[in-house]
Amino acid sequence: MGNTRADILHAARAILSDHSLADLTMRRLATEVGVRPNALYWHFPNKQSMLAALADDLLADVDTAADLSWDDGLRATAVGMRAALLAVPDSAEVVSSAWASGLAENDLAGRLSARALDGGLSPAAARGVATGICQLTIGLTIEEQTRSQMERLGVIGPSGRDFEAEFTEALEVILDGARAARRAHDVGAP
Amino acid sequence: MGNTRADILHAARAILSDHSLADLTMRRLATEVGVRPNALYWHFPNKQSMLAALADDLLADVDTAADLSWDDGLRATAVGMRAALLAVPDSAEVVSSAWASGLAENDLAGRLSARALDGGLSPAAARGVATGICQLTIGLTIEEQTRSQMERLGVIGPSGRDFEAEFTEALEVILDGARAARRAHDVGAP
DNA sequence: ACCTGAACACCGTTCAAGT
DNA sequence: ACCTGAACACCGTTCAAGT
Repeated sequence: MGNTRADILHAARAILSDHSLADLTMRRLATEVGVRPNALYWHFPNKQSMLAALADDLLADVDTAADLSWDDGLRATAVGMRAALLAVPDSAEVVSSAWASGLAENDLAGRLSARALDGGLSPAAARGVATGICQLTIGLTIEEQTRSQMERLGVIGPSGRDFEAEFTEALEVILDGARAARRAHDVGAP
Repeated sequence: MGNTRADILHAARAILSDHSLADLTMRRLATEVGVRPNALYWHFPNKQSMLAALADDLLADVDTAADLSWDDGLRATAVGMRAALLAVPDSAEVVSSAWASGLAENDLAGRLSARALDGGLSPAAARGVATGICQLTIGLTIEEQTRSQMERLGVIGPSGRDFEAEFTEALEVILDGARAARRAHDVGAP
């Protein structure tokens, strides 16, 4: 009795950390919180909303590194986002569906886009970089976390893939593209 | 009696087309095929494998446009992949989890990477472009299809986002980056 | 080779009611 | 404001058995 949204989200994060997304059911979450399943529906209208709140929670501490140059700032944000996701198993999947549902509040893509705009990119290119970075980070981390979950369960062997390298390589291609777009947009400007 | 894998996959695709991924349950799929749920487990070891086979099916006709220049070929492949996904509701989500599970056979990322390598990029850059293109296409299409599914159900209003523009903008940034990486790699070569 | 019957151990969600 | 009891309408999967 007397649970808050934050208590529930904390328990949800613990289930991901100690088990997996498959184990993050409303029934199990309720048990963990010490309540009956239906009690959760006083705090959240449905599971999807709970997951969206969790997604915001998971990315709450990712900042856009305003102290760096625009391109280093973009890179640092991407790296920070990836680190935040890797810290909690299956969190990338949670963020992906939260963003897709439109229920998430933390608009990292928007903030990345604003940062790129500040750096001198055209609005179109700025949005393009932000989109590319977000989709890359989430998508690749989903793959990595799904694999390690399956390895942990012994259902599949190690993939031999170097996700860190794949991430860095793709990120640098996007940043190269961003710089090229800036040069094209900047002709004649200071 | 006498159903083949292809019959089942065809029925699965029809469920996506006419309803949604939420409706694509093994029980419903069985009903559609005219069989009891457990009969499906003669054809597939589990639901995940069935979805992986469906994912391969959905992307079977995407080719890497070998008649075009390397960068136009990459663009055409990405556009073709997106078109194939948009043709079937929720298919991007299916492909995403199939790729993450490692059960998919169609290695589009590998083929894109080979194409970029042929075009004169370094192995690292080639893999980076392929990764960026695949994650962008899948991730953004997941968002688009999830939204349109939610709009169809009336649970959410139109987002006002222009996914086509977001896709093109991000894709061009990646291709700009690929060309920049090629120039850097090509110094002194023909 | 391909399917059924029957069961196991679960889900998310709703609604009226309690305190 | 926050929770319980009881129920509804589902899931994926397994196993022995049928033809």
